[in-house]
Amino acid sequence: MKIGELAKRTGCPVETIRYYEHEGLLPEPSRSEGNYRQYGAAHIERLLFIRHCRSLDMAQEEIRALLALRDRPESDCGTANRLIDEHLHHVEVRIAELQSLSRQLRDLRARCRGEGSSEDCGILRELEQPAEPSAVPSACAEAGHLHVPGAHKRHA
Amino acid sequence: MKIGELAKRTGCPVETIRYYEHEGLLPEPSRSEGNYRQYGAAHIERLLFIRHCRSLDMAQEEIRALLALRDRPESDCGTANRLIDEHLHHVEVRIAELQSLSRQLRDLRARCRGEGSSEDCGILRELEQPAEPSAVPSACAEAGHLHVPGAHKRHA
DNA sequence: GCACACTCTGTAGTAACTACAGAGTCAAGC
DNA sequence: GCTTGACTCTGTAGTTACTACAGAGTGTGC
Repeated sequence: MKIGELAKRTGCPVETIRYYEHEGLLPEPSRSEGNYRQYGAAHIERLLFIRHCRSLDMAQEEIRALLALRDRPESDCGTANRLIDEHLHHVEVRIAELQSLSRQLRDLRARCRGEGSSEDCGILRELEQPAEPSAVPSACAEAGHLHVPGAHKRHA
Repeated sequence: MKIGELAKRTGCPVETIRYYEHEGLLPEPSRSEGNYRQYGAAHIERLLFIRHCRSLDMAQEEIRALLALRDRPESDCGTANRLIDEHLHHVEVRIAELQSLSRQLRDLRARCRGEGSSEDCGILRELEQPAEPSAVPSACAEAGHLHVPGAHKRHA
């Protein structure tokens, strides 16, 4: 199987497959005479595993740990449990942060009815004030994870 | 006021101040004879404004728009309202995504009690399966925003 | 023998910073 | 006058998980 077909069968872009190989998540496959990568069934499974983890928003580091467990069938699976637990904790911390954010934004929003000039807009005035300490960044020290402030597109 | 003092007064790291200048969020200040940046009260206010926006997880692009409104006192403040509304919407979409994620993780977690070898661990087995379509990435097309999968630290 | 799809490697871009390296500036103390 | 140390300067590289090329090579159908 060439890379294009692996991509089709897993729904993972070709360039991402090469990226995973580069990062050591996927092993280097054998090569054809013309230097094309050649994949088998095991690659499909491993890639699906990785993609499923990613769909659960896990970091590479976490996925790497789970792959290591998967590679050693005799290993203790308490590790997998702890990993999932920690990840779940991060997600829940992040949810709490975003809920606080949502409250603050609604609060801010209530300060202006959208009429008149920006000169005396309650929103802009409020933003002049220093942020309250309960805001995102502080709580974020614990979340670490799952947080990017800025806008950027995913999935064209 | 030199950059170090502006940093102290606003709680914003020196390098971030220079970064904001580079990005055009803060205007280039005048320079001392020794080429040091010289700031005044207006800079403090603008920087606090920016930091408050960031603490609400707004993207630079959004902040730029709000700063533009702030710079034109005669401008209509309906724009600020729409901006906050959209941002709020992104945050709420992201909350919904993370809640779905949290459910999936708890589901996954329930598949293994953490005893025995990883060979027949329900978690690892489940992760072999392709992700269900309702997972994060698809919904994320709408959120765009506020989403990073991987682990990385913020705030040392 | 040529067009076209596919693949290869390597590099640069994304967001919002953070962390240096290596050089220059300035004030205090000896 | 000289040194020490704190501060500042510019510029570049690193972070995450990809994505998007450029420019070259490979393989197949006609």
